Amino acid sequence: MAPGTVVHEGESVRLELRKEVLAVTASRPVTLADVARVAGVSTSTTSRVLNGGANVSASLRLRVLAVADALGYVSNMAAQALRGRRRAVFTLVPDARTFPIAAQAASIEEAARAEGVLASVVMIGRDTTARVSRIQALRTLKPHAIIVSYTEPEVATVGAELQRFVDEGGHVVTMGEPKTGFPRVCHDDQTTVRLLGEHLLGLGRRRPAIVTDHGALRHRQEAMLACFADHGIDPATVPVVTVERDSIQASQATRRFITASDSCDLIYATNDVLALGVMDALTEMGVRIPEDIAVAGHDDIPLSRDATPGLTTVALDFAAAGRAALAMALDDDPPAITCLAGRLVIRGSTAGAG
Amino acid sequence: MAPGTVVHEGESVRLELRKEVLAVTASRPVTLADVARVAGVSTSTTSRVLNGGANVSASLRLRVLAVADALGYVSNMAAQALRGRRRAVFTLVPDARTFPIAAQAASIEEAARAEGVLASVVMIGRDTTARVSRIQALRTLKPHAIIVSYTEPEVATVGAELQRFVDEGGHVVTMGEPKTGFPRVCHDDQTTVRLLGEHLLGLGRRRPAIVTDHGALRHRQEAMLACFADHGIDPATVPVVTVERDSIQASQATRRFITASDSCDLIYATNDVLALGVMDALTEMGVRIPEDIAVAGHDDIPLSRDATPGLTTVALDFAAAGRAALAMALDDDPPAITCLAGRLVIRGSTAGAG
DNA sequence: CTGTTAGCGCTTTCAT
DNA sequence: ATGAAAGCGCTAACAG
Repeated sequence: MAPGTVVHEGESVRLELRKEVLAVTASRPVTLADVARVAGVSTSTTSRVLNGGANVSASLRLRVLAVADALGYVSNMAAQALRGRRRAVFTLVPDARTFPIAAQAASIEEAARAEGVLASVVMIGRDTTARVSRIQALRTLKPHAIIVSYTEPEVATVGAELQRFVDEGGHVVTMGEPKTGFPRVCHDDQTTVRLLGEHLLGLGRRRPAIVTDHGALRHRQEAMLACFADHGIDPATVPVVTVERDSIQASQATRRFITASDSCDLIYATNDVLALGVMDALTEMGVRIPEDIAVAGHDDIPLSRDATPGLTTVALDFAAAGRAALAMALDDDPPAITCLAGRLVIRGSTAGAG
Repeated sequence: MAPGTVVHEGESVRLELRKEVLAVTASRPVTLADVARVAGVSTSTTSRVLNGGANVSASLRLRVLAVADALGYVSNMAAQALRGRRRAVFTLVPDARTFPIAAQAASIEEAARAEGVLASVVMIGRDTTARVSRIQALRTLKPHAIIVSYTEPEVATVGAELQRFVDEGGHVVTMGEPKTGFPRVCHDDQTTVRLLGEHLLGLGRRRPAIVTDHGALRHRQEAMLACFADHGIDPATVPVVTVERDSIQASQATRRFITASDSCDLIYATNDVLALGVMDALTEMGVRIPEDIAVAGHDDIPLSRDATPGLTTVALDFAAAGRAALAMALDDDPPAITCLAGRLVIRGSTAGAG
């Protein structure tokens, strides 16, 4: 009996199919051609059915789907990529060990799973050359989209590579502050920094200092200085300590800074990791928080809640950011920018300090 | 002038090449065939050169490499995968938001970069069905290896899928405790738990309790109970509180447990996340740590050092684990198991409690 | 609505 | 040592 000729006889079809199944699955992986053969149709019909099923009769559709299912067919992503089909979404991160990035990546993955697309996280380090070659390699896998989490402004080289990807038909979404020319997800730091600034100045403190790092945090520092200015504090008089994205460094820098000049009663660190480093140093130096110096951070990472005292900060919804990024990556005509609100969280590091 | 006929004339070759370069790179990505054409050799020779270069004359090798470089050739991973070549390494994680997993994944990626292989992290959730289909999809990309970080013992279904991957020529390495039948990286929890147990009992405490979760932490609990037994404490009398991998739950469970029975002066939580939840609850209840109850955890995540008091724990070298996993993934004949030592870290949550 | 056919870019026998 | 040629598994014209 030719395979696929008997299709409408219930049990016997089932049995016949089982024989075919055994014959096929014995050795190599099941291919689309196998499905086609067993279903008694052409590979094009099979392909059509498996990709949305436009222009296929219902009966064939059903038969093909049944066979594919029975054979345990899994489409070959390499072949599809080679043929130009775009499925996967790659998320590029500098380093997944930080909470905000990990939270965003996890959220992207969850959203992707819900949409049935394969999401994968690729760490690309902080070195531009390495990044470019990573992106070049990934391009050849023809992903549907590349989400760049936390670009720093090396958009010169990396951006060109991403643009080439877009020119080929790929989608790019960037996350974070710097404008990249690609659809972007960011948090409304302007508003929240100001909110935080007003809370801090509302404590009655008038001698603020800022701890920040070189990178993508600059805008928070500037927003805070602007807020200070609005409240009569000359930004030029505000000490700004710049460190290298690391709580230990923040700690050491704070120690040096406080020792050199005790002229501050308030420290804003542009992210929580830095703020915790600051608190660490102050505590060790016997400076009371918030009585002597109030401290605030930004991001609301889990440690901030558990710190002693709790760290006042701006809570960002990283999960929402991840979902937004995936949605934009899947959208053929996404908004240029999705800006998410933040939320002021007041804890012991500033509370009751008035 | 036929392309590639002039090879040893320095400047003129360079110019000629540049012309070709412009012609080629104008539009679509550069293919191996482009390189072959410009270099004036066959695609097979080009392929040979680009893959180790066996059986190719030195002069051709040089020429091909120069052309590939000049054209900015990037090999197409999809095509290579389709052809059966294995390059990438996928790391499967349940959830990259936990420190141990993130640290391992980052370390795998760093090691991979050093080896020139593309490493990518794929979150596969905790649902077996989803995991299986993820693995099936990834198999079609013909990765060189799949590293499974923190398998829970659902090796039944997932293991079969991984085995199929191995049968096709792939490599599998698992990380974590449960024996999987694949080469495995783990930490020597047996030894360190005993070390920790002796430290704890050395404080003079005799009424221990254990907080743990359902999953892959069972062996730590058992090792600790065995240690207790060796020191004259009947394991059957040791309360074991089981929670759901979450510090909040650990916190609530602890509150209930302590309220219901104040018959413990020592708590071992089988990981730090749980231990921090325990400490949180105790602190809120006004129980002094370590005076009333000493607390210890396992893993040494960053929060543990910064907690108040610092958490006594077993420090695991997750970066080393990641490196070991990658080395085993790349090794054609890897050891069945790589077991890493841990280190006892005594902090305020037990120190000076005697 | 369905089938035939021509590759996508690469590796790898098999000749030479 | 080199090249010609046959596909890997799939999709998308193009015919019917």
